Amino acid sequence: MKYSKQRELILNSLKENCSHPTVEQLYEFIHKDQPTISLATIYRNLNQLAENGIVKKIEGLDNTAHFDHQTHDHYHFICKHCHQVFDIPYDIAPDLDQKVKNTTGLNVTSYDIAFRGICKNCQNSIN
Amino acid sequence: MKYSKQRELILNSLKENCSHPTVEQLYEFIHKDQPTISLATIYRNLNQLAENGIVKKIEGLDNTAHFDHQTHDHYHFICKHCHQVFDIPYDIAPDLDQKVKNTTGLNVTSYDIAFRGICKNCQNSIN
DNA sequence: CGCCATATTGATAATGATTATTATTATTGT
DNA sequence: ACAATAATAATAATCATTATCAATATGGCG
Repeated sequence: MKYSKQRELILNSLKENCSHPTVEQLYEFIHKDQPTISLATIYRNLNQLAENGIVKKIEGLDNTAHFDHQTHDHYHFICKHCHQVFDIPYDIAPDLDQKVKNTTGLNVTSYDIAFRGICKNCQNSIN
Repeated sequence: MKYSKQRELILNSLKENCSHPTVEQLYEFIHKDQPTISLATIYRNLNQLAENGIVKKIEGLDNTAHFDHQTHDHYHFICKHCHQVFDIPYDIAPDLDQKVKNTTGLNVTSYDIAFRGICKNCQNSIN
């Protein structure tokens, strides 16, 4: 993996945006400072960073991929109203890969939990 | 919801295909007997059936939706090699919505777990 | 039964997210 | 500084899904 200032910028921007942004959101954010950056570059680099375990790609929350600069095990909650993503601690359901192995014999290499609901802010503002 | 023979056919076909088919797979299957059926009809009806709780829509396994004629709580494992989907019993991680509520205060209305790995058949055949 | 309101269909255009293509530019090792 | 290779910007292409709409089917009611 050769250095590029675009990749560095993308990674730093993701670290600043702790809100699990989508590619489009990250593009909007970066585009303000770097108007020449291409959307394809964001896609390419985020996928590359995810493949190398430097960031985490979160799929299955809604119909678009979100990215997370935190790589430690944890789960996610997405608000069906504002689409904001919240972290859910790993220890509410630890070692599920091992439990699946024990009960079914299947070897789990990765897994994700997508929790859905209405977040506290939206719950208040909807009333 | 008004009756239609297409919807009945789609639901019956899903019940016969216990393999968590995608829309495309179900279309191929039905198209053999009913060559005039439209792909849009399959999409429309599966979504409608899912909204009414008659079938279950599984998202987040890969980049396409799968459908399940079983509506009771359970999780899924998708093989990264053959893309077949397997059921994982609910009791390996029960009441996660309640646990999330207790630890974070968030109200979970639905959640899914996507387990990924290589299934036993593929594990053998790859060697 | 026949009529009407309305739901559904089939065909296809449109959309949205993502990936592929390609000529050009940047990075790295020697 | 040069050559090999990776990365970029711009954009076309792809894939899954949804929207549109004229034609057809369903179900209730007189």
